[in-house]
Amino acid sequence: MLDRAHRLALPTDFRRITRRGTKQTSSLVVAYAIPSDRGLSRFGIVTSKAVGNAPTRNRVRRQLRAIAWEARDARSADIVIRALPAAATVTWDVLHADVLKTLDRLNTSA
RNA sequence: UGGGUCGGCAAGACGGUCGCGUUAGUGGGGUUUACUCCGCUACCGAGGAACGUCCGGGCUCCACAGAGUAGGGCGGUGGGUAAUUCCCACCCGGGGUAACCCGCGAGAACAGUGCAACAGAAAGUAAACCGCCUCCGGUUCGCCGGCGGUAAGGAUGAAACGGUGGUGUAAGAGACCACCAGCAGUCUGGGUGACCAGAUUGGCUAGGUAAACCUCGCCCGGAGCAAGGUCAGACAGAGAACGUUGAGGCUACUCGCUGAGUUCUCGGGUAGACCGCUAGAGAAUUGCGGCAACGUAAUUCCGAGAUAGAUGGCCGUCACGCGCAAGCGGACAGAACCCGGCGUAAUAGCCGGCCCAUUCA
Repeated sequence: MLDRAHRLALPTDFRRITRRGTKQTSSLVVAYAIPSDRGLSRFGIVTSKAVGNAPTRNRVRRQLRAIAWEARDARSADIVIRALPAAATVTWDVLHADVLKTLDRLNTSA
């Protein structure tokens, strides 16, 4: 789970990052990032209705937040993770490995 | 024991580890207050449907929400409730051996208009396809044609203008008679009432459909927590039209009320914080009233309130179900102002009442 310092809250931030940030896609998620000078990462999670019904979306969002918490200090950037429908169908281990790998690719390309 | 029917309960438990939100306490930072940020500790932190948003209310603003029309909703009777289209009891009709279940239950479709596929002669002020019968004409003596009468018989249909038996007749018909069914009126008795039971009179018979228009009775003002309010902050205004002889608003329209701005074009800006925000038509137990829904009194209890949106992620153990076993599985689904209903979704179980059948005593 993420504390307030590691969270994105403003709609304007989400718009800014998804439009202008660098983008990496896997079969499960899409990640956007813009470097920042805060010395830590701020995360925002997007789970649309395409992912599933409310309990399913909640579960996916909580899993993604747990993964983001592990990666919270790996880099200095504002990151938005958007879940794709396939993310609701895989196990924790698969999702965990896939998201960390996608974030790493983001890091190297940025 | 088997089958059925009605109702209730519950929505796995425990632990480890890493986290989040509200509140309270505490420490520190932003020079002080206010406010805010970061630590630490403690408590609490999704549902029976939180869902759909289909009804009914509370609450807020519009005039402490007023009149009429339009429009919409409801429809056995009595009761319950803040209120309802909900709930309870009863009545009527239908189904079931029974427990029990079902009915969108107003108008005897006696105000009017309409509708009824297919079949059938005909789907309603009746009507003659076959059949039956009198009379007239013709005849090859088999019958044929015509004017009429006839709803007893045939045939169609979900439904064809009562049923059975008789009198009657050319053949027939409630044309007439008896009994039965049904309808209408009156009276008596019971019930708060829907209605029920009985008696009597009448004319002999009236089809279905109002989840078709319609008629009758009752109910409904509008918009919704993005309601509504407070604070902070930003920018930049210009032009045109209408207006106290009434702009605009309140409602779809008329009245009525209010009383100074409104609309359009071009250009620019904000979409932040706080209140509303959870103790309420509240829950449990017991007593009393009531067949019940429910009411009432006493005692006890109450602890989500988020806002890119907390209430969790990962791992393990034990129960549970399935499988010989390794093992696999645990539904439907997540608060967003709050209640009362309805409807829908779903599954591994547990408990109880009643009915029928069977066995034993």
